[in-house]
Amino acid sequence: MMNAQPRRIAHLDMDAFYASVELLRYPELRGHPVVIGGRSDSQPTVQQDGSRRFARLRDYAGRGVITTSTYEARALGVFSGMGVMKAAQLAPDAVLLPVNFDAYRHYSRLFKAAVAGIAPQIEDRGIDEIYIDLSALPGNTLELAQRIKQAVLDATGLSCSIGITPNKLLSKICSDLEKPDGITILNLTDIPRRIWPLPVRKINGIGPKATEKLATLGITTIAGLAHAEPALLQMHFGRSYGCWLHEAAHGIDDSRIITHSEPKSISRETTFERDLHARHDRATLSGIFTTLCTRVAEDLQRKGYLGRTIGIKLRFDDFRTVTRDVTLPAPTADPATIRRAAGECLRRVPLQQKLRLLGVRASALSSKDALLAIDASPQAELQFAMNP
DNA sequence: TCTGGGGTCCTAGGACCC
DNA sequence: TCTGGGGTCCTAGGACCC
Repeated sequence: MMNAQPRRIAHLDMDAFYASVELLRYPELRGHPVVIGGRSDSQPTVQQDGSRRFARLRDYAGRGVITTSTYEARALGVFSGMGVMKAAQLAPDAVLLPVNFDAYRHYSRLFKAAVAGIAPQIEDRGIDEIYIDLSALPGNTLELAQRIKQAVLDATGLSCSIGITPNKLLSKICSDLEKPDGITILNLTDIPRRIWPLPVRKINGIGPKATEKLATLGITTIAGLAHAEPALLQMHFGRSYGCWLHEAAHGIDDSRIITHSEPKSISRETTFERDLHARHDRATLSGIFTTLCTRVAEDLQRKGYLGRTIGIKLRFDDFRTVTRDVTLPAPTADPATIRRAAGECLRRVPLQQKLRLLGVRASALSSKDALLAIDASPQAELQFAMNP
């Protein structure tokens, strides 16, 4: 291929998405530290004078983590993933709101539709972020970014941050550089100045484990990673991941925008309010287990899929996690069949220790439509004709 | 007072087939 | 004396992401 034009790939990330959606509903909280998370029982209540009374972090007791926090709460050291009880020590007066996924899904659809009106080549990356391929669009890159941000704001009242570079890897890093409400545009020659000083953790795909291992090798910045011997990386991280680390540090990423994808698995899981014992809490556990199986079945039916592999996930009180799965002769979305298969999996796990989490999953999915198409195919008719 | 819930992808070993 | 070898499916665990 003769030196093609560099692509123009955008990564758009909504700013503190869940928290910002809540602020649309409760504008009086604007400017205050607010965190989203915990159990669903911390709903605001309306007082006699019509004003709302909000739960404070200090009032919370029990399990749960922070899902999102406003920038005011982040300034106090409260970040997503943190236990609510720990967050309460740092910011006891912060307002606590339970998650409201229906609202977030609504605004997610709105912002994605607004972007699609300008640039239809979109890759979904979850509820609050997308990649956009702008390569085929005319116009100046900065103006395009400004138009997209304005369209998102008009459609939702929410701000976002955008990074635009020749590939997904760099754009993902860049959308985070000038948050909130930022635009960052760079090309490959900017990598040493803008990307290399950053910590390795900023690269999508380098998580806590790899960061720690790199630190033991004396590598903390992307520059350090870029200058590391590829052979050294491959020795410590394996051939494939070692090679990828080297390329990532040099800003190399040829991956395309994926505009359509099918789900691979559908699951439900729950962490108990207190740890449960297989024998002592048998009835409680059994009820939860059946509910999870029913939910998975409902999800499958609603989305039009059948699963052929059914699996369970258990987390013990010491956080050790085990999974078991079984592949059935035929795909299913039937709650009783799923419950039977999941029960079979459960019998293969020793249950001396207390449990904190139970999960049920369906994988090896096939879409009902595809299956019907096969059933209606001439081969199937022929088979049927021969073996009625 | 530890650590949610929904996913994806990768690795690795064993079974089984040709 | 050495001891096939590639391909696919199934299962379990782990890293990572939003």
